[in-house]
Amino acid sequence: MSRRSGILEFAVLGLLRESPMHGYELRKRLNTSLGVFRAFSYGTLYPCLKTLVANGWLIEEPGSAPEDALAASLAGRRAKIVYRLTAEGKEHFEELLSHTGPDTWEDEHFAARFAFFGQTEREVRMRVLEGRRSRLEERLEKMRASLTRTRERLDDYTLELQRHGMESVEREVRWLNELIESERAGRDQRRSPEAGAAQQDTSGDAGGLPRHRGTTPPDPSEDTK
Amino acid sequence: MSRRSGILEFAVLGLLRESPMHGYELRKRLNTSLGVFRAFSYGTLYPCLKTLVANGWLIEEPGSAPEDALAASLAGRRAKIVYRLTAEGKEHFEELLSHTGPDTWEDEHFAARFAFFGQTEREVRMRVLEGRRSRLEERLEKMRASLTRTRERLDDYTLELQRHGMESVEREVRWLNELIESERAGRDQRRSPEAGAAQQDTSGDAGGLPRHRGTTPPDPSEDTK
DNA sequence: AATTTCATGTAATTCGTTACATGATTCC
DNA sequence: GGAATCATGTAACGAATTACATGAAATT
Repeated sequence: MSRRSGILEFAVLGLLRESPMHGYELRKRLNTSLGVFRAFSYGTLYPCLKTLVANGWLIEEPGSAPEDALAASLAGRRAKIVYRLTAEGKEHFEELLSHTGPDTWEDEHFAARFAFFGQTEREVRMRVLEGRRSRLEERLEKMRASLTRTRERLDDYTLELQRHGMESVEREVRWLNELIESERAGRDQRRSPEAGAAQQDTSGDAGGLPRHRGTTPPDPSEDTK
Repeated sequence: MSRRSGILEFAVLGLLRESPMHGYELRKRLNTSLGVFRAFSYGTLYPCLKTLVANGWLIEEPGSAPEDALAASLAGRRAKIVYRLTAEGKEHFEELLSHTGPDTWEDEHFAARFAFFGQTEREVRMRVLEGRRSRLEERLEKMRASLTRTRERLDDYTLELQRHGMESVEREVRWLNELIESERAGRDQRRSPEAGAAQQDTSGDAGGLPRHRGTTPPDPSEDTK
């Protein structure tokens, strides 16, 4: 019963675990956190929220977000509905977090999982990263095979498309390698020089993400438009 | 009427334009030519073929592919159905090829378009490549904006996901730049040394694709499994 | 005052998959 | 003679979108 999309359900629970939110904001966060990979519309989100409530994983609260203190106190106007994770919901999410299946390695599932690595145990993180990597390696083999098999009949553009596709996958594999290495390093070097004092516990080098040069120059841009 | 998926219809027509084929083979080619990006199942393909036939763009022929000469000559056994593009179908495809809309720049549409660049006029190719590029640049701006806006509240993993996503997009932009440059170069240097004699007219350097080191080592692999 | 953005929802529709059903051909 | 692969389909279902409908709040 209630075998919903998985991905959306998972992401909603994950976001709400961090803090209660109403649908509209949820959607925005959804489309930036999972970024690039997935965008959901209201027509998908709101019905999903309903069923999550029906499952007892969320409760609806009348708008009580910080800025709404005033608005909420006023009479019977349609307040924002703020969704909050219940204890059962939290438990359920915990379960989802630790479980891995064959879907986990697919593009969108993986992105969703990764987005919540901050709340995932290292053991599971490793499983997910390695699973994803071998999934991609399978894919690469298939591509290589099909390239050598059908090489002659393909025109230059198709070939170029294929080549670029393969390079993308190879690039992701390298990325995963870095991440896996970092995770391993994080496990081995217990106590890092100044861990423990920082306020964000996944920051610093304790969590062990590789350092990258910022892709974003200061760029004080106006608005998204 | 009959506003089918677009992408599948387009790809089917494009593949059949090169040579007649039956459904099973069509699907395989579909899933390698468009590669990485899209995979269709029979449940999608066969009904689509039906409607294309109904539209008069394809005709069904009893199996007459090279290897089937014998099989086809035998009595009333269920032959493979080979699909062949009609004149109307060809015309329709031609139209699709030269038309560009807002969808054209999206991931899957673009991949499909690119896969048939060999049959596309250079002018249109340029339009598609440049359209895609500016689509991606829009995307980059949004990402940058959202990064600078919400920087503080995101944990390291989410940030890393975003960073990797952005790099992927930036990489594709560079790829497009190369391609666009090649196209332009191809336009200027009219008559290349030995154009005209080769059997594949999009091969050689006339089309002007950038040279890349082979990503595929010889690797004589068994089968795709 | 008007426009934009915030905010919530529903109904119809599109796109595509999974699972099923069937059978021929080829490989071992 | 049994397994794998080739080959064609259908019906039931699933996931998500679009378009619509509604209205409050903030901005200009």
